Amino acid sequence: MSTSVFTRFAPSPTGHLHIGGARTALFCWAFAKRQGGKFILRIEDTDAARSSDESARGIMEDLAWLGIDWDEGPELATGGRTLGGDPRGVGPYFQARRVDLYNKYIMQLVKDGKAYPAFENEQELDAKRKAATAAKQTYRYDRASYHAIPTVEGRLARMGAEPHVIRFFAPHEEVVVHDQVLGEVKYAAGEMDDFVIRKQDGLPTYHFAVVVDDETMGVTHVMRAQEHLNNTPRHVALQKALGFRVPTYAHMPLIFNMDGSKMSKRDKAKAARKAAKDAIAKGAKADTLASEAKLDATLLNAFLAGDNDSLDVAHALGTHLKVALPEIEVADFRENGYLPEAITNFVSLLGWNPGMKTPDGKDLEKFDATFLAQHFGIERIGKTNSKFDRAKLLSFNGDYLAALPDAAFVQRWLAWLADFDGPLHRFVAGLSPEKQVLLARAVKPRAKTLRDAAKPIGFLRVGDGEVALDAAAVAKNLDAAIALEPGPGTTTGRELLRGSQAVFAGELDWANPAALEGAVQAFAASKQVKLGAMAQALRTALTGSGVSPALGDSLCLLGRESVLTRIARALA
RNA sequence: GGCCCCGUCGUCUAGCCCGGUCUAGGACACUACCCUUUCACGGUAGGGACAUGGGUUCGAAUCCCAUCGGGGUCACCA
Repeated sequence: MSTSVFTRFAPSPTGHLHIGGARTALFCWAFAKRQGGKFILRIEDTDAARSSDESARGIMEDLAWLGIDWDEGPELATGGRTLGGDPRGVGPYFQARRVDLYNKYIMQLVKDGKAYPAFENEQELDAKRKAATAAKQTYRYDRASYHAIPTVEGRLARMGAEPHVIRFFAPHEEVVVHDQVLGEVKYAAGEMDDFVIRKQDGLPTYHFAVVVDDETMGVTHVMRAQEHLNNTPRHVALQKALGFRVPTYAHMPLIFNMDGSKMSKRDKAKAARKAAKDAIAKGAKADTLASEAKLDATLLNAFLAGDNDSLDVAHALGTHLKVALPEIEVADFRENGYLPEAITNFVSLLGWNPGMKTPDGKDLEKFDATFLAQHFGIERIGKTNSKFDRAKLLSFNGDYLAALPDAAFVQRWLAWLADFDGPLHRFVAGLSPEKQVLLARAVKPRAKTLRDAAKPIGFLRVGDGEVALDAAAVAKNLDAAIALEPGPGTTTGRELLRGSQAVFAGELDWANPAALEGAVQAFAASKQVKLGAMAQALRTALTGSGVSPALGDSLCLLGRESVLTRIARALA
């Protein structure tokens, strides 16, 4: 087992961690673990305008939440331990703090004549690009600045005097990328143009920073999404020019929405915009919408017009209009009550597969991160793009939820509620441990997410006087005739309910669901009706709807007072 | 448009490298039935795919070519 494997995940801190990025990070992590190597986190913040420290921190927290721990990188204290660090002294891990290093190599290239300053401004280049497009030709930088100053000395001199960018002098030769997933990918000589390696603001471009960092940090395996495939020849050419090693590359397939579009943060804005427009079409006023959602009216109007895709506006609208925005970022999934183990498991299956069978001969699909870390290999990464099927994720999440022991479920539910549903958290936290377990039993098989968990127990949270009796349920379960068995004769749910009041008012063990149910059963038998009829009448009275968790659990959770009050009210 | 990648059920995929064991397997979703005091859970069953056309071969999902289709990328973003 080699200890020389180093992988890295290198997000740019311009927002939360994207679900696709989570998969990339997970695979890099798993590969390093499997190989006995190290996983590095590096923050690519060379876009000064769009990067932020809050985003970097958010991404780190998202990774930590998913259980993707980095061995090296920015430090983050979480859950009593510290992730990251710089044991080899190859940091810092924020690119913006490595500018001197980049400049050293850039100067080397310039002095070697392998890179040169260029002085065109963006407008000039834009015009040339447009002209090329109009002429149906592929635009390539024409090396005007290179030819204008033939000597290194001349270039150095002018660099000191004028704003400029640095371009790499692309060698005229074929570049072959040996990709571990895709095989040999060849790029003909002349395909590459003289791309920019240092921007006018003095910061390196992505291409340059990546190459320098991967070399200086000793990265051996670069695993990233296929959208970077066409960047790879540039990186290889740069490595060659700088005398660097070429890491092993593996480009993984992309993940899309079910409709084939890119999974983008904009999807959230789109969904929110549509919901708002629908509401307005139905008569809502934009101004009142703005004030109700606590949004600035002009900001909202700009958003509705499509002038911006503000996530803040989108979230505010989503919350206010009660529409679910599509989950795109890890934080969205977390907020909607997904379990990290369900997410990592599901996402592992997008473009990878263990290729193993379960004991009963089915394909192995359910596994944890430890399993991944023991079995992940590049050989089994697929080549085809996939679509993100939330229905399957939901199913996985439901399975993971159901598999949690009651106590563990309660614990994790409480933790989630503390972050995302204060009122329900107070309610659940205020219950006895016994009742919390009952709640877990009621909720686990019925919820696909922690957010869903509120639904089956909604009836517990309405006041006894506020239970909304569903007309259809009342007709069916309280008013319709119920045949006695043995017959002849009929009764109604309403009559049964009336009779049951004495039972509930009497001596019962209200802490014991089975005893409660037994009492109901005995009562039903005494009245010559099936338990089912009795149960439905009770459900209607207790919940208003004829749908509830197991009868004994529901009665126990509600307690004597509430049961009696609700029955009396249904009878009134 | 140039360049690059890809193409097995609706979706994720196994199988493909090393052709026969594939009347193509699993999972999610869907449908039906069973279980059942409701809703769920669970169980059983069912429909559902090798993009198309040519080769090669006794034999092709598996190898080759073409076509068609999908995607990525062409920034002083990463």
